[in-house]
Amino acid sequence: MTVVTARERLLAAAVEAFAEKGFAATTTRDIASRAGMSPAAVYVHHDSKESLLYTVSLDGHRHALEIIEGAAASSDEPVERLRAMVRSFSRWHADNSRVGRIVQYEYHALSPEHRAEVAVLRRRIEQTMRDALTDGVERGAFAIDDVPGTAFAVLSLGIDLVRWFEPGGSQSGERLADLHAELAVKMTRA
Amino acid sequence: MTVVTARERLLAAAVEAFAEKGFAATTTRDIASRAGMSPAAVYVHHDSKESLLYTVSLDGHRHALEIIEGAAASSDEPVERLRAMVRSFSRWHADNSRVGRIVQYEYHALSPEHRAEVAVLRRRIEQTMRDALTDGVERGAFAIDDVPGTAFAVLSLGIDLVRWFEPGGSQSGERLADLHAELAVKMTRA
DNA sequence: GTCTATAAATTGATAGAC
DNA sequence: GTCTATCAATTTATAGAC
Repeated sequence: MTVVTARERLLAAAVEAFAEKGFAATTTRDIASRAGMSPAAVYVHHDSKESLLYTVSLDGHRHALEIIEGAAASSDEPVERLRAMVRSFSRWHADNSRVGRIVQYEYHALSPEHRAEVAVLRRRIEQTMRDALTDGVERGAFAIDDVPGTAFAVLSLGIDLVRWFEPGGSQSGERLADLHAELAVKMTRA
Repeated sequence: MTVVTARERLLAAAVEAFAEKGFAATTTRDIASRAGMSPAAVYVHHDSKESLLYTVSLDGHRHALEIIEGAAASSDEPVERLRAMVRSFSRWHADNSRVGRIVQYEYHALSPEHRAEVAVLRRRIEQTMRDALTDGVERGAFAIDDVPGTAFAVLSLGIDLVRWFEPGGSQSGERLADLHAELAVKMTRA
């Protein structure tokens, strides 16, 4: 049996509220009531509203990085590797679109220190994609003029989906991720 | 000579503030001070903070739609037409990245009535892209399995750029738009 | 159409009892 | 670790003089 602690309920409530209304428009009262506790109880677990955001954002960034690095290591063949990277990155954003929205859109709401910490993970995600593209070009599998620009473009497919994707909606995250993977291959193929 | 009215200064200040901090985190005092007027003077021109957002957002949506419809009408040849549509759509987002950020990220902050009004323009943008792709498929110029998904994907390139693009930064909006246009052609080519 | 002053409500966070 | 009660600051918006 799974024990859901108050701390976990609080984080889940924060994800729900931040994803729905955005960080600035969310009140600590709103989060507390979604978690079924009083406004004051929030501060037993977190020093501030920003600390809640930081926890959600850092965890989300770590997962996204883990997903894309895992896919990068899954194959040594450039086309297959790119397919896996884009598919899993887009799939993660579809399956976790609320956390994804917080990761992508509430980055600026982090404190300068927390933003700097998270920025390291973001750069690693981008670098992982650039490395995969560069390797594919060197091995003749890809024809790419602008590697950094193309890396941003293929990541954009997954990132931008959190803007409109509804979990449990008519669109399947799996099919969307497969589409993005094929589009990325077409964008880069020699 | 160009006469800059207080009303225009106010709108420019709102664009600056909303793009920088987001709608919810922007105070009417901040907008007023950027426009060089007192907090009370804002309400001479707009009933509410949301009314300022609505004005900026509606105008931005109208421009984006105008841009993509203009490009759609610029050529009858599917590949050339798609190239023009993606190039001008991405270029508009790069050249107007602050308004673009408000258009794309503050949609949820509009009142239900204003959101419904703007939604019509958003659907027309998406439909314009789907129509261009469908026509290209029918005429044998494109090979596309999922037209709606691919339409979203090519539009995503321009939309997601507002998340990180800095006007006056090292990246040229023109080159970025050219890249996106070429990537879109590769994504769809038969 | 601009100002100063302020109302009315809401906010993030804390105090102190249990 | 949770609550009730509340502080102190800030917010959107308005009143009324000029």
